[in-house]
Amino acid sequence: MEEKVRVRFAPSPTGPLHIGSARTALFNYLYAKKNGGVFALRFEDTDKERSQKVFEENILAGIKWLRLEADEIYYQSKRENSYQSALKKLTERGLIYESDGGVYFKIPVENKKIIVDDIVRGKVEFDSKDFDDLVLFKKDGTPTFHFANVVDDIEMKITHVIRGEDHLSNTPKHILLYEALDATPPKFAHISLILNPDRSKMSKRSGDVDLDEYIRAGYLPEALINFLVQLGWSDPESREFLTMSEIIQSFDLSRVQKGGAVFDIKHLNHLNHHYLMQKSLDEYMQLAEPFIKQFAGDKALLESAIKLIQDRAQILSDIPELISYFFTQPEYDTPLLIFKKSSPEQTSKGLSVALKVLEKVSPKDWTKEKLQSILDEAISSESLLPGDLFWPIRVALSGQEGSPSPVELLEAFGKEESISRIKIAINKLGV
RNA sequence: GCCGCCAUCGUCUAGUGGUUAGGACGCAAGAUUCUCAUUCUUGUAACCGGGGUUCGACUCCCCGUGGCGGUACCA
Repeated sequence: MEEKVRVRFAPSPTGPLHIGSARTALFNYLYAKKNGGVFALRFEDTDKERSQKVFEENILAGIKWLRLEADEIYYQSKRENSYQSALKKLTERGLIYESDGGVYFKIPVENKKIIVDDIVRGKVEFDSKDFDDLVLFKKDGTPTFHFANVVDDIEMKITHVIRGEDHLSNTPKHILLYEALDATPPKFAHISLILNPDRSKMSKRSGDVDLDEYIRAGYLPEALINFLVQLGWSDPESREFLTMSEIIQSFDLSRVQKGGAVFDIKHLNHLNHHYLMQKSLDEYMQLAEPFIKQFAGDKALLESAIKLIQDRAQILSDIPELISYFFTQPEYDTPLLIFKKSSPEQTSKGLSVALKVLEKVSPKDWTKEKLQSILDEAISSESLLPGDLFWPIRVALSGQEGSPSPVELLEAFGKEESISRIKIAINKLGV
């Protein structure tokens, strides 16, 4: 009979959820869901000095934000009895000794080969002579990671241990512990690490490493999920954007990459941009809300502004900069008003012509379609080039080299504000 | 130092003895256009080195090199 798959994500709450840990959690979650198993979360909070409640909350929040719900939650700090009784068992077998207040596990002295049969790496061989005796209990009476980890995985009937490659060298010691406790070791899968651009282990030095920071910058969970899962795993159908359920369906540990993967923020941005563009205006407004509090006021204007810049923002925190000129008269240098193929005279003429025709437009005709045809007409009747008129209107309204089209801006700003900004531009040109 | 893992375009990767080595990001060019963004098209660029095995190696083996991890009373 096939036993039910049970996996766990076992962070220590000594810091905020790291992006690499988030990926480990994701791989565990995917494996569990793929196999109809259980995904457990276990806080390895045996280090009393460094473990903190806020970090537990941070990790819980991060997991939830990523939509990786845990089926069971455990705290090692509440499982003291289990470690004590496991210790008793080992003591009875004469495998334990005390030294300097600590409790040690004797590593067999004969050259014993230990094979780690890893799902992603195959059989890896170690020799017990290369290991020192293992501390099981620290002198403060708390169990070490190695011991608590193994005891818990046995009691929680964990069938697959999916964790970072940094644990591969620990695994043979753990296997010795399993054997000493008469337990069959679980299957192991050590996944490679996420790397800095210089291929060193991903760290604070070269960018953000806390999931938090990505949430605050305005990344979407679906973008992060796709990005993280494809850092080491690839879809057999080579799809670039997958839903969680598509990932679960296709996920397979045998397709995970052995080598480390560089964290490429540009790729993440690309994915995020894709998902951001797919949002409806309502959804987008809702997502943007925390990032645009300073623009609360004219709700209609805010909505038009957001609508016009939706395909430009790669992350939600790009938004304020992209829409600020909607709410305040922009600063810009006068020469920017002149299109590269135009002249000050032609530009001045273009703006005056625009001002003249726009002033005559009735409120009900103030739509981008109508405005477009009105301005097109003005250009041909005055023998102007498009760049003599559209470019300076756009700059007059936005102050930017790149922005949505002039008629979209005119529509969004409304007649009064548009005319006011065009007048300011005409004055700047000073003709 | 010792032990272990890893190695395809700049980056993420496909590839499991015979391919014009494919895709995506990035970058570049073009189309559209007043601009930027979007979209579409095209281009750019890789099998770490050396030995084997084989009729034939990116693919299998060995050595080297490089990167990374472990070697804690952190996890």
